[in-house]
Amino acid sequence: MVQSFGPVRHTATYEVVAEHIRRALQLGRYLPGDKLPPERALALQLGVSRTVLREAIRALEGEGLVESRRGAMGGLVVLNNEVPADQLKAMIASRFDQLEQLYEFRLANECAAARFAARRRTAEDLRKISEALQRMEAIVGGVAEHNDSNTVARFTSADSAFHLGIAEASRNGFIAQAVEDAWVRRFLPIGNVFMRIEPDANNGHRRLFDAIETGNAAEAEAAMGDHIQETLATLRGYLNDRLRTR
Amino acid sequence: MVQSFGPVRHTATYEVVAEHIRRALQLGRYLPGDKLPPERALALQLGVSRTVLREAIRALEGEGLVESRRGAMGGLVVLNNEVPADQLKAMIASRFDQLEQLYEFRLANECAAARFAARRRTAEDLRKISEALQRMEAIVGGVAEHNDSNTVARFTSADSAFHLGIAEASRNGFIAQAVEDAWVRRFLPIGNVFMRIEPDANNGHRRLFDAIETGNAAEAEAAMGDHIQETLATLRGYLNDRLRTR
Amino acid sequence: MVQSFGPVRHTATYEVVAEHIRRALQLGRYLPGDKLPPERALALQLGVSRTVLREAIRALEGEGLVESRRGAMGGLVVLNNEVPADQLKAMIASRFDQLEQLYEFRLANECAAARFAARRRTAEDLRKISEALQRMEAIVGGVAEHNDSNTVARFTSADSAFHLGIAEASRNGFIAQAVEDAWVRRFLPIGNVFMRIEPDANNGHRRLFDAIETGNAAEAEAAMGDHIQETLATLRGYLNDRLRTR
Amino acid sequence: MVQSFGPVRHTATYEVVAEHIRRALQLGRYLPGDKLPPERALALQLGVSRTVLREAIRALEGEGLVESRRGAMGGLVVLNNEVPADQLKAMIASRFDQLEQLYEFRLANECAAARFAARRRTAEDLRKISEALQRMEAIVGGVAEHNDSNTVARFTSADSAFHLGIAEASRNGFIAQAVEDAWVRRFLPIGNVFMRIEPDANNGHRRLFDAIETGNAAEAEAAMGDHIQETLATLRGYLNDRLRTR
DNA sequence: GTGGTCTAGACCACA
DNA sequence: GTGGTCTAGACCACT
Repeated sequence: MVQSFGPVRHTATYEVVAEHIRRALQLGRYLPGDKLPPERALALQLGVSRTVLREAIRALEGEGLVESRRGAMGGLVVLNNEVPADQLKAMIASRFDQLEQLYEFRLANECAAARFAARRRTAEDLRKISEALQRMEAIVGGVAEHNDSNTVARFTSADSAFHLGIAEASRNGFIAQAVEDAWVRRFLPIGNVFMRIEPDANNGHRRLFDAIETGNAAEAEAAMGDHIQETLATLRGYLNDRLRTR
Repeated sequence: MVQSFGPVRHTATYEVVAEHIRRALQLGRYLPGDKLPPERALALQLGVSRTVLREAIRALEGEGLVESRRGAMGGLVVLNNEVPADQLKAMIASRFDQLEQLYEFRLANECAAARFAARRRTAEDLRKISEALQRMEAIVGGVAEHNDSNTVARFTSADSAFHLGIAEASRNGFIAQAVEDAWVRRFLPIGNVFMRIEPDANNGHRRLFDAIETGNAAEAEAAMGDHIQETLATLRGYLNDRLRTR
Repeated sequence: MVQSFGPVRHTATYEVVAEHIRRALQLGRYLPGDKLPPERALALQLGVSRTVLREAIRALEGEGLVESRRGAMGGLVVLNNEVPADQLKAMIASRFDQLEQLYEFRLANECAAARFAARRRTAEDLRKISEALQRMEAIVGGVAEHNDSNTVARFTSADSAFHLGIAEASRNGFIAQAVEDAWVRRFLPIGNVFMRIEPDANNGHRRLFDAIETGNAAEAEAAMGDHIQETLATLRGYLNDRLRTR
Repeated sequence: MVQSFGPVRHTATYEVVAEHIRRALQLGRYLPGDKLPPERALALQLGVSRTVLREAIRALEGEGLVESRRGAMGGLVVLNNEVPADQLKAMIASRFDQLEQLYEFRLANECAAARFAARRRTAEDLRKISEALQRMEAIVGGVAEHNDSNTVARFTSADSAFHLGIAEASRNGFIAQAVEDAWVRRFLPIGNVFMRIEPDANNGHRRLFDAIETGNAAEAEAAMGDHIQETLATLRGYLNDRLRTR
C-alpha cells in the first residue's frame, strides 16, 4: 500500500496566539473600539509569556485588526476592519464558491444543532440565546443608524452569539466545534450585506428561538434550515442584482 | 464587554508529526504489518529533519502503535493495536457518551455528504468507493477467518476508505474534513464489535453505494442515516447484552 | 576574517535629553542666569514626556549646571559653572593632551570651514557672524568688568556663535557638525584664560571676518589657522608660566 | 535669548546594535560570504542579550545585508549588496551633492591625518597600512577578475583599512573618528566605479604610503589631498561621461 | 497602570 | 554547535 504524507508545519506559539485572538475577533466577541485585556492579563490567560503575546500582537497590528496604544488610557484597541462598499461585492464574489460550501456545511451542522438544542437546552442556554436575539432585534428595530459601521459589527456579534448559543445548547461538543469553525471561517464583511442591504433578511431568528424554547425539535431543525437557506439566497441575490447595488 | 481567553498550547514539531502519523494509522491507511516509508523518505515527505521524525517515532513506539526494526528487512512496522476481548466492552462503555456524540456528529455530516455525493460524484469517486465496498464484501464473504485480528483491521480500513470516499465525493472540503475528523476520533477497537460479534450489521453499504451511483440524493441520505443509526444500535446492543458477551 | 565588536550601550531617554541640554549650555546658547523654557514647552520641543524631562533636569541639577526654582518667577535657571581660579590651571593641565588633539581637530575642520565660508557665505551668514563678532568686541572693549564671571560666559557664548556661524556658512553639514562637536567637547572654563589672563589673545576674529566677508578663501583659511594656533599657544603659555599664575 | 530645542529620539538598543553591525559591514570589516560571529558570541561581545541582537539581525535581514542560516554549517552570512550596473550611475547622481560634501570633509580630516601620521606612526601602524596597501595592489594586479563582485568588495575593504590605518596612525582620536564616520557614510557601491570603470584611479596610495613611511609630513598631506581630489574627479567624470557608460 | 524594551536562561529544530 | 523560540522577571516611557 503506497501512501504519501503531506508536509507538517511547525507553528510557532505566537502564530497560535495570533490565530486565537483573530478567532475571538472573528466571532464578534470584541467589537471595534473595544479593548482587549491588558497584555499582562492576556498573557496569563493564554498561558504564554508577554514576549510571545506581543509578537502575536505585532502580527495582528500588521493585519490592521488591532492597534496598541500606550499610556494610562491605552491598551489593545480593536480596529474597524471594514471593507469599502464599492469593493464588497467583488470580494464576496471572488470567494463565493468557498462561501457556498461553507453554507452547506453550516446547514448540516446547525440544523442538527437546532434539533438537539430543542431537546436538551437548559434554562441557562435559553437565557443566553434569548439575550443575543434581543440584541439583534434591538439593533434592527433602531432603524436610525444602519449605516454606522459599528452597528453592523454589533449585529454580527449578536448573530454569532445566537448561533453559537444554539450550538452549545445541542450539548454535543463535536457539533458545537464545527459550528464555531464555520463562523470563524465566514468572511466577516458579509455582515454588511444583511445589515445595509437587506435588513429584513434576518427575521428567521425569532421562529427558531420559539421552536427551541418550546422543545419542538422538528420545527427547530426546519427553522434553522430555512434561515440559512434564506441567508444564502440573500447573498446570491446581492451578487446577481446589478441594479440595486452601488 | 468582558471576555476571557483560554490557554493556548505550544505543540512541538515532533508532536505534530506523531499526530500526523497516528492519524494515518487511525484511518487505516496502513494495516498492521505494513511498513511505513523509510525514515529518510518519510522525513522528506513530512518536511522535517530526521531528528524530529525519530522523536515522533519514539513517541509512537511508546504508545505501541509502531515498532522500528533494524537490518535489511527492517523498517517502521505498524503493530496490531488490538484490545483483548475481555476488556473491549469496558473500554467502549467508558467512552460511550463520547461515542454517542460522535455518531450524532457523523449523522449530521455524513448524511449531507451522501446527499451531495449522489449529485456530484465523478467516475473516479465511484471507482474508489466501489473498490472499498468490494474489499469489505470480500472480507465479510470469506467467513473463514473472522477472528484473525488483521481481518478486523482490513475491514476497518476498507470501511474508512468507503466513508471517506463518499465524503470526498461530496466536493465540499468542510464536510470532508469533518467526516475525516470524526473517523480519526473514533475509538479504533470498536471495529471488533462489528466484525466479531455482528458481522451482518454492515450491510447498509451496498444500498448506500447504489443510491450514490444512481444519483438518488434523497435515498443516499436516508441510506447513510439508517446505516449510521444501525451501527450505533449494534454498539448499544452489544453493551446492554449481558448474555452474549464473554 | 576575524573581527571583534565592542560593547554597545543603551542610553535611556532622559540621558539623551540631558546630553541635549548640556550641549546647548556648552555652546553658550544659554548664559548663567538665563531661564530655559518652561517644562511643558521644553518637553514638547524635545518630544518627550515631562516625566523624562524632569529626570534629565534632576541629573543636570546634580552636576550643578542648572537649578529649578519654584514660584511665579521660578523656572529652570542656568547656573554659573565657574572653576575657582586656583584650580583652573591644574584642571587644564590634567586634560591638556586631550585639548591638544582637539585643537588639531579644530584646525583641520575650521580652516576648511573658513575657506568654504569665504566662497559660499550668504548675507544672512555674514549678518550672524558679524553680530557675534560685535558682541565679542563690545565685551573686550568694555574693560571695566573683566572679572565678572558672566562676562566670561558672555564672551565664550559670542565666540562660540562666531565659529559656529562660520562653520554653518561653509554649507557643508559634515564640517559644521565636526566644528560643533569640537566646541561641545571643549573644556568650558578655559574661556577664563582668554578673558582674564590674555584678553588680547582674541584679536584674530576681525581679520577672519574680513577675509570671509571679502570672499578671500586663502586668507580666511590662513586667518583661521593663525587664530587657532595662537589660542593654543596662549593656553600653552599659561600653563608653562609659573610666574604669572596664582 | 530665544532658543528652540529639536526633538530627541530614543533609540532602542536593537537599533544601536543594528547600526553597529551595519557600520562594520560598511567599513568592509566583513566581506560578502563571511560569517559574523555566532549569535551567542556576538551578543556577548556587544554586551546585549541574544533577544536584542536577534531583533537587530532581523532588521539587517530586512535590508538585505545579511542572512541567517540554520544548522551546523549555518550562521550569519554577509550578503552581497550589489547595485545593478544600470542603476549605479543614477544612484550616485542622486546623492552626488551629499558625496561632494563628504569629500570636502574627508579632504579636511584625512589630509590632517596624513600629516600627523607621517610624524607619529609607529612600526605597528606602518605594518597595518602596508598590509592593506599590498592587498589593494594584489587585487589590482590580478587583472583577471575585476568583474567579480567580491573583488570590488575586497578592494573596498582594503582601501578602507588603508585610510583608517592612516587615521589611526595620526594618534588623534577626534580625527580618527571623523575619518571613520566619513567612510561609514560613504555610499558603498561607488567602489564599483573605481574597480570596474577606472581601475587605475587608485594609484596614489603607494605615494602616500611612502611619504608616511619616510616621515615626510608635507608630502603625505599633499599626496592625500591629490588622492582624494583625483577620486572625486573620477567620480565626477563617470557621471558626466555619457559615452563610456552604458 | 498602560504598552515598550531588555535580560538571562532554557529548550528545540536543524545540518 | 548553529540559529529559532519561549519564559519569567525587571525596568522604562507614556498618559
